[in-house]
Amino acid sequence: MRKKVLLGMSGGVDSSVSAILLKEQGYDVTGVTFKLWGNDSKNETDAEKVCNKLKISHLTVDLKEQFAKNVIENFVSNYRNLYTPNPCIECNRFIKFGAMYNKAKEMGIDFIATGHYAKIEYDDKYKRMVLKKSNSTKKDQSYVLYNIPKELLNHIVFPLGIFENKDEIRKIAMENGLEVATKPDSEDICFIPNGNYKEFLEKYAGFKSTDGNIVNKDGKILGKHTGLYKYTIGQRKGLGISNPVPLFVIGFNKKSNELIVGEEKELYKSELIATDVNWLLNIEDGMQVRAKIRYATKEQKAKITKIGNDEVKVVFDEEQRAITPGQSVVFYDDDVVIGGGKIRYE
RNA sequence: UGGGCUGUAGCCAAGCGGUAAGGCAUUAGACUUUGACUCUAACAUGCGCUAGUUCGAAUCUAGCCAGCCCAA
Repeated sequence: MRKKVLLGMSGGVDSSVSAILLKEQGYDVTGVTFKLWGNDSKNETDAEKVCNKLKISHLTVDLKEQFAKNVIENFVSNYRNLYTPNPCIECNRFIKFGAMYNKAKEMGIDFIATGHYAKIEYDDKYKRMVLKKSNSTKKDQSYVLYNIPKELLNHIVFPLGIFENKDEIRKIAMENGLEVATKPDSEDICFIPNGNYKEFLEKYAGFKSTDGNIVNKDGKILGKHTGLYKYTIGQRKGLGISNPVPLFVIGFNKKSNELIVGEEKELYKSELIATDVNWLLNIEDGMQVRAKIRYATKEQKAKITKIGNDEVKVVFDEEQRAITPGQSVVFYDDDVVIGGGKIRYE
């Protein structure tokens, strides 16, 4: 009997080509597209067209409620507490590798797949299935996947992980005559298509501008801001302060509603504490790892020490720029994802 | 009214006789399945105005204008 797989399809190139690849690999593929936010019928139609073309079945599932609760609400409350969240990580945990897996089980399907650039492989060292970086170092998305439930590692397929660059994916789409072959890559937060998260917080969650001072470390007033939620650690733009050298946000004082700024060198720190840690592997305490503090930076050498149930202290060999509470830190052993957590305030 | 200080781009600001730094803001791109950061390019034929000195003036001189401060 052929293995069944439920493939999450966004209507984009990556998931569409994943369908082709899974089919070629002999899977019995079912495509699923989720309604998450607003009206996105274009993408639903695109996914459906691809499935029709490939002669695989397709269904649409409404997960708006779960998405609002698990992703958007979380996003908003993070900003309320002056954290800078990465909603894609929650979405992967609760929607793509939460609700979607439940749906698969419900349908009697044992595997789920997505068009993420990452790999799931058996690893000799850890003697189990592990999450690994994709062969494309440029597109690798293992970082945003660290928070998926560990048990799912035996039930996930990432068909794109072995490709070295996206051109190959587009080429396959082209060769198979898919209309979506030239569709641009998605950017921005999916529920904030124009990228203006401040406006979203104001309109959807009722955030209000509240004027406060911009100060330096010594408390000297340098300017005015109109709401702390509009800033994040390391931010340079939007300060409106005249200074011989560029100034960056280095912290917040929630009580006094002050934004603290400083010079670039004040952004560097060598330690952080991560909370809500998700372990994909069991490791010994005090292990030397490579840790990545945001999606778009390289991982750096660090030592991790457990403190309490789901927290770790991370000490980097070299100071890191703009370690930002709310962002995730992900630990790697070579190209294997060990786990990760949310950076918190100390 | 006398004395002092200051006038450089939308904003802050360096320059102090050799052909207009830098930062903020803005604009156009690149990068990016988060927020940021970063990168590239554009942005004062002109330094309050008018004369003068000089091969050459934002820089020196004079007058004028504007603003600030002190004194009456």
